[in-house]
Amino acid sequence: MVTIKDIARKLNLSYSTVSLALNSSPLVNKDTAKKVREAALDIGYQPNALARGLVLNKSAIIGIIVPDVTNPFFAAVARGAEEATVEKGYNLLICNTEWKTELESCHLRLIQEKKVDGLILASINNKNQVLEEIIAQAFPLVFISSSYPNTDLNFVGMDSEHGGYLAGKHLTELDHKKIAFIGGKFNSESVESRYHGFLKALKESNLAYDDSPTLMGDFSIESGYSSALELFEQFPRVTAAFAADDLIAIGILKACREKGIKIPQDFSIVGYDDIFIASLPGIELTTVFQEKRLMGKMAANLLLDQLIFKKSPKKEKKKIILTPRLVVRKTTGPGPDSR
Amino acid sequence: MVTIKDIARKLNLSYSTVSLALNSSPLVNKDTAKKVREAALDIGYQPNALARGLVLNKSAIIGIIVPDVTNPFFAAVARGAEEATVEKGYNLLICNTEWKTELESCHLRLIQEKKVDGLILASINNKNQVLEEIIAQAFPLVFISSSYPNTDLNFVGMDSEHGGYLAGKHLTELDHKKIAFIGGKFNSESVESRYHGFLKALKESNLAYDDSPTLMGDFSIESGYSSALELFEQFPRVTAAFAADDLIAIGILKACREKGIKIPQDFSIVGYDDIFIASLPGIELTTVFQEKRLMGKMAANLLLDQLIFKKSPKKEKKKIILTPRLVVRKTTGPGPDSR
DNA sequence: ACAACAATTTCAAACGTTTGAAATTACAAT
DNA sequence: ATTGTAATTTCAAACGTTTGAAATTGTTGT
Repeated sequence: MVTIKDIARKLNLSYSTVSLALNSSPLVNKDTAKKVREAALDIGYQPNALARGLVLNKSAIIGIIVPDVTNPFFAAVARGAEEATVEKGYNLLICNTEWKTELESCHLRLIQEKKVDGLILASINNKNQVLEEIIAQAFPLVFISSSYPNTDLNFVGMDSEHGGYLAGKHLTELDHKKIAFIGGKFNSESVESRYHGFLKALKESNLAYDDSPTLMGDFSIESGYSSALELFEQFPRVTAAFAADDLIAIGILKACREKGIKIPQDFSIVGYDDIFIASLPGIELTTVFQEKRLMGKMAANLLLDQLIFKKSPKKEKKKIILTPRLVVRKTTGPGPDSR
Repeated sequence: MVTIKDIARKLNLSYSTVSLALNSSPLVNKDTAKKVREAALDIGYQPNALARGLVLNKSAIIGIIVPDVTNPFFAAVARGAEEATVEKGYNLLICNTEWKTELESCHLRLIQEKKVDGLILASINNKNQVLEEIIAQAFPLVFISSSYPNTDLNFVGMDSEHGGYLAGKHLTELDHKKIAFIGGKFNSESVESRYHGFLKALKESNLAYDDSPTLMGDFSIESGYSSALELFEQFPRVTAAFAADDLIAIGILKACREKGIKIPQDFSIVGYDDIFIASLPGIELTTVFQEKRLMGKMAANLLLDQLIFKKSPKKEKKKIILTPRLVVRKTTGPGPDSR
């Protein structure tokens, strides 16, 4: 391995000078600096980030924890985050929790040992001992998409309650009277808010809670599919559903197709996230749009800003909340009474 | 930061002993070892991977370079890789190249400085100076999905030529006579092989090359869409298309829907990869199945095996090649002569 | 010729581990 | 008591950087 000392030896300089030169310190003579850079290139020098990290106590790596990159929503978020990190010379370490608190803890541990400089958490919100510890020690964190209960923390997300409201309103305006909510069972702030917004819209058109059955599964197509089957079985009079995310919505769509339920004539569906699949021909889901990639990017930038200017002890955490919007496509239509 | 020395101080031991104990060396007395572990837990010791990495010259991080995690194919590959890496206490650093050689080089540099222990490359195959260097210095690498030209390297992928052949055969067996190939413009071994396999099938049914126009774009829905429009314009007699990946196929699907071209009655499409979208209601793409997640997992395991048993200088590189299979869904039907 | 000062370079310690070699301790065999 | 040996612990160097303090060199004004 070729090190700073090799350059020093070759040029008959101390390695301090070489180090200084490579970091373009104003202290070192321009000519020497140039010579050093040339020599470095010449003998193929590559800085050792481990050594540098050890003394500077940072790794130039930031971590992101998501439930599953295979889910287009999180893929987009991660992509945005990576985009922002590389721009600043950082790298992105990615972890999948599979929605399991246990795996989340495990990753949190591992990743902290790796001395990542900060962490983006797009993850579940169960109580997590390890996470509590990390918060307690004021480790640089930003929560994304779903915030963490009652704490003053960095957060970038979208107004979930409003999103849920938009979905509910859309459905009630179409004159649906019995509307189901099909959610994920996880204790996630963002999903709960979506649900509350949704209920708010129902109340505004004087629909009682009993008119909207709630089924809980997870955030997958399969879960949406089986929830839908259960729904049709148990609540045949329901005419519309609001799904906690697009994958669930697609699962419902699948169930409808299979059961010969016509969409949107017989049944309306609105999803959440507007993953790219939602706009595909044959899917064309009505859904609530979220800025996935942008959220990832903003989260990373927020983190990096705090890391880079960490000298100023501005401890105030930031919350960035964007506004979602409804995208009406082809899975919603008028309710039974208005046709 | 609490270090090994703090434990040593507390227990009145040398820090060698502590280090040994924490690495469960058989040298140290069982009782002391236990005490050390307890103390470590007690004062919340966390090993510093940077320091360890510096002396051991490894980081317990492996890198993966993909064009775009947002593409479900690569998301699945990355997921598989991550699964395998965490199992062994490693972490996964992810980089997106956006299909650009320049970005690939940049990442390659950055990631090497980070001292990742190995690298999985699911990337483009243009000539890349930096990559050549890395190969030259025998850095632990495994290519995935698409191999690198004429070199003896680790590789895990699927038999692309056979995959292409399956697609072509399917279409010719359905009696299509004019079949287009819609590919990505990138010099990727795997795509070229798919094309060759496809041509082989055509030749077997005595179709000339001229009967199969070839359009090149990139591997996206948008590109598939515009290629399809161009195809319909320029080669109206074509009755089927083989797309280099599912996203392209979906783009073609979209163009057909828009143009009122009935599928599979008027036009047949076969995709490649079998990303999860391919099986969705309303899409139901006939496609060539690839083991995405498994490939990622195998690639990571191959790499890790070589890293962990690197003492034995077995320099022989491995090639793992799986066999793809055709999944017939609803986007292919009989050609015009047989209906 | 020398002081004063600036520009440039070097020294040496530090970051937190690991590990071969050396030292210490304990204990059994003589 | 002495030796030999095994078990356990400690020493000290090393990994490749960065950086405050000290040292050296060069320049200018007197």
